[in-house]
Amino acid sequence: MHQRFADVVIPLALEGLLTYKVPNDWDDDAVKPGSHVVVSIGKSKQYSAIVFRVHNNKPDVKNIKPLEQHLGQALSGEHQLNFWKWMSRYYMCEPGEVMSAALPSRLKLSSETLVVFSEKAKKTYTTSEDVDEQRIMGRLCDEKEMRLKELQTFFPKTLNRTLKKLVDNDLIVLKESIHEPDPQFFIEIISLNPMGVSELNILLGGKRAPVQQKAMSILYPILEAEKDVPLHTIKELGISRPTIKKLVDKGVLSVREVERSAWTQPNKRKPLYRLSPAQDLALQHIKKGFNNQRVQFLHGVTSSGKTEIYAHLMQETLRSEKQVLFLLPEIALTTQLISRFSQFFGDSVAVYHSRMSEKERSDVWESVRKNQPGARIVLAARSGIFLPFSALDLVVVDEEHDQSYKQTDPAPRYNGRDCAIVLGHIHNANVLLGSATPSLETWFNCLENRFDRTELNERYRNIQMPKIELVDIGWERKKRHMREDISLYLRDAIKQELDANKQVIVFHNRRGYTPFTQCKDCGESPMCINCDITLTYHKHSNKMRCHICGYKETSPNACKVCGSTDLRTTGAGTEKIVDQLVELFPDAVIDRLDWDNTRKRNAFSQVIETFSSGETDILVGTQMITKGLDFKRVGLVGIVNADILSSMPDIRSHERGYQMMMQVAGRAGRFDERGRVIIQTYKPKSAIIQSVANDQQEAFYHRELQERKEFAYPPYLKTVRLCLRHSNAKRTYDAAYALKGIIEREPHVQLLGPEPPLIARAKNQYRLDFLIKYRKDRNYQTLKDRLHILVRHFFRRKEHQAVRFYFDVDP
DNA sequence: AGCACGCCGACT
DNA sequence: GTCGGCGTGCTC
Repeated sequence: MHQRFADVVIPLALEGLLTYKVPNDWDDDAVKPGSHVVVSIGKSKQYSAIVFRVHNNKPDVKNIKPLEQHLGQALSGEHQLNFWKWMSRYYMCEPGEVMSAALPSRLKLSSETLVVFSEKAKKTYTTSEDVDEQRIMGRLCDEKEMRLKELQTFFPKTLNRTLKKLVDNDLIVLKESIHEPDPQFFIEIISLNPMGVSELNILLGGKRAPVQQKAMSILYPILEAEKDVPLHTIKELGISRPTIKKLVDKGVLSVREVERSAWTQPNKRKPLYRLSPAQDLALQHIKKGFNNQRVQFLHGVTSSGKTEIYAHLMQETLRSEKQVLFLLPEIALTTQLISRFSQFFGDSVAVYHSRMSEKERSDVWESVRKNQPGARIVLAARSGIFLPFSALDLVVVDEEHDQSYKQTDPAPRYNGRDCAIVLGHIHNANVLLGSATPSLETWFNCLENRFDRTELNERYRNIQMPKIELVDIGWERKKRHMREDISLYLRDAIKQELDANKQVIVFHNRRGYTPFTQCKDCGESPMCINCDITLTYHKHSNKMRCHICGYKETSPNACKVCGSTDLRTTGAGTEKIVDQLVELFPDAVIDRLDWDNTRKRNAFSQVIETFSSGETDILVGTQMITKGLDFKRVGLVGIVNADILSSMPDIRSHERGYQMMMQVAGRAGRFDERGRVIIQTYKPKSAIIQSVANDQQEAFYHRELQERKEFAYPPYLKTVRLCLRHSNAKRTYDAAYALKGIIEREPHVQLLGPEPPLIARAKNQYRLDFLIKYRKDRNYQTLKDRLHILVRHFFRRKEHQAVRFYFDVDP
């Protein structure tokens, strides 16, 4: 028998694949494409790897290492591997980068180096005069073995030297250890201990434990009805683990562990709502389109009941014991939507997103791979496209226009919506996109007859669309009717709502206190030392902070350049809007929702919960508040400054501004009566504001498409961004211009740039970008392949190889 | 991502 | 003279 070799991918940004020997004593069919193995790389590090190909061709490298361990299967098979291959090719990144993004880190294990006493040291070691050596050996003596990482934090400077000496003297041994993934998956089941209400009251001790009491008021009816409830569903209700643990300790609740596959809930699911005639018509239309194997787009205004249509489609998939992938923008994965689907589909619903714990994520991964009943419907953020589906039948991308489907920073720089469509094709599954304000791409694809569009423009219970009013900031300012950022008109409207016991949402798309501090005398602004942007003042910490690299400095009292103490702040963040509202409405309860105050795990759902419970009167927020939240008592939505939404120098800024305004407006007046939306703007006559105010969606898309066509931008063309970065400005520039000459000679490409991006330096790296435009045709991928090879080749040159580069496809 | 190798500045 | 800073290159 010939020696067999395996091409594997490792979760590192290496170029291409690495080849290892398959040990001869392994079973013939143990290693196949998709196998999960352990390999060593470099001096001694071990990583988990996925086999792409098994073959007999000895590669042309000096020493070929053997595969070290076989861990079984981690992927669902050929489909998934094909998807990875497509992704790294289409998005012009390395397969290792795809693997790195795809696998939950529990499966992406890498070894850690352990330091242990050697046999010799056990017998003969006596203390030495070297202080560091003494301390290391002392620690080892207590703890038997230690992680190298841990030691590094104690002796950051001298560790390497000392360890080397100890190894040379045979006093310690370094060994690599790798944690294998748990084969068993358990879930914790919570149930109520039998007791009366009076007993319960005693245990919860009057006023002493409000959090526990609140938790029990939510849990009691559920547990009484269902008897056994898995812990993860309780957590999704916003009750924390420590609270549960306290209640278990007090004897109110009890926990037991059950193997996940053995767990089925007594079926207590609500039947689906009856669809309205309009909804039913839409559903039939979509199903007909699915039969023709076409991508469907459901265009439904806010509150038109898209969710019910999704639910009906999901139910059919569930009946045939197949899987649904339901994608959402990350931030919309809140309790509201999860509990809505859980009502209908009970424990068939699983959730998958980046804020979950590692254990939960690998649990869902395994369940999906085995097509277990507990994860037939997966509600996921964009990373859900990487799950190992084995029987995928339906893919839904809700809010398909949302920006956050695009990953920009670490590679793979993919668009979750576009990947979902490809994934659907690979699995031969049905694909449905949904939105009230589609992306231009999707609109265009419908126009070009690539997707089928189903319209749903009847709002649930026939609620009227909100009344949209415009306030001309420039005019109001002249008349002295602006109180800082709030016009008298908006102020009065808010007052009216509050008097009627209604809630108000104030939308402002900038976080922080003020985005801009400027010296009135010389015009200087405090800048980040690593990036080319101004620092932002954060009131809570009294610090100036960089939004890119996180650099902080204490807020200055005087200008660093001219010494003037007349520092002025321009523009307003959400914090400042809150302050202004507090002054205007001292009796109102005002809360804020943005990235800065929701970094912590539960903060987001807490803000939402207090608002939907009615405790909050005014909620000030950034675009976070637009993400699919249903608030029943919102009578008014105010947009502080509509112009900053669409004035960024970016071809998508109009589209985004429009979508955002429409989404924000959709939050108003959902249940009882017609809501109001007040938009403050400097340009009330502008086309985009007019489209929103007069509800002229088609006109907006039509005009925007015209513009894209005229300036040769997507969706009429395909674009690829090529980014260069280096710590030295001249080297970046030289490389860019040398490369320009080369790419320009390529056929069928149109090259723009190099140009410094909006932020020309970040994290102390200078940046230059190219934009490459391609005609949309069958050759597109081939031309991209050529470009990739060309650029790779270019950066192998000595004089340019230090410059880093990456591609961003469909930026 | 690590980790080794190698070339320059600040100390004994 | 040496130590140790980090910039650069390689991993089958």
